[in-house]
Amino acid sequence: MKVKNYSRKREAILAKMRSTRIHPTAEWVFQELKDDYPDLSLATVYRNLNMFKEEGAIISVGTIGGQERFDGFTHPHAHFVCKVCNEIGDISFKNNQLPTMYLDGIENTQVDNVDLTVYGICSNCVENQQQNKE
Amino acid sequence: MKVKNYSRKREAILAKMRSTRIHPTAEWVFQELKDDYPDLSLATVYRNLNMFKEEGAIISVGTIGGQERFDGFTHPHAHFVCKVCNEIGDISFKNNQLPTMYLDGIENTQVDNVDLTVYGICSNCVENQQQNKE
DNA sequence: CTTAAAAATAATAATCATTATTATTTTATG
DNA sequence: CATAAAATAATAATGATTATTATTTTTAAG
Repeated sequence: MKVKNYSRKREAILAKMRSTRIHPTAEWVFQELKDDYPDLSLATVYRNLNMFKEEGAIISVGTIGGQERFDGFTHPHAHFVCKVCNEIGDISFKNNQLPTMYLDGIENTQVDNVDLTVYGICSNCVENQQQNKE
Repeated sequence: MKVKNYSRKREAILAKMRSTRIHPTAEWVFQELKDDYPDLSLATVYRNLNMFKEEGAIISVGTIGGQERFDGFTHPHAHFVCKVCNEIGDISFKNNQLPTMYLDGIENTQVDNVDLTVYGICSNCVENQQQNKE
């Protein structure tokens, strides 16, 4: 049976994912690491991110603007995607209650993870737009 | 200023989206309509689906397996994505309460729409797997 | 019913994120 | 060291989506 081997680059990719809260793309991780690992390949970043995703070590925030966004912060939380600045922010659940609490009809399912994403305009961009109007 | 013109094909695309609950891909809509509209172009389906999405006439369920899935049913509800059969099911909110009720930190934002998706194994596939074990 | 301008489309090419391929390198282990 | 399995680099291939452009359709006015 297949046994996983150690890899310095894999460790670096996971460490980079854990070091940020910006919900990176694979390309961003690649750019961040290529100074320290000049022979790093973008395919390696993709392959490892997909492995981590399967293991649950990271999660996917979905495809925004054609690129998949990942998240190394695995404590349950929601996301806000701003259509103006395209940034992704973290939102927390009131009382730390998972949103599955509020759903009907998932009784006989097996739940792996829950994605709750709010789309709109973040508070920063709302503020900027109001100032531009005045 | 740009004024929108009538188009028979656009109407057919929206009607098709409203007629199903399977959360189609653009390709599926195209295949469904090409008997009635033999000169329909896939690009037209994409263009109109994106227009409808911007207007809020349909919503996007996100990219599953590399393809964007759309939903013509706009009453607020959540989704269940099964990793075994890849089908998307509808879930309803308890008490018809939007999940934004349970979020901290969206006070000064402008919310366009909320996407709540549960990933896992649907009840059908859970049942099948248990039967195969026995 | 024309006619003209704007909008929409068909057909196809281009884009670009992601995945597959394959030869090479690294790791684990005796 | 030697061997086999795993991981990677480099690059090609894939495939969903978007852009382009010539043509057709729609709208509104004369």
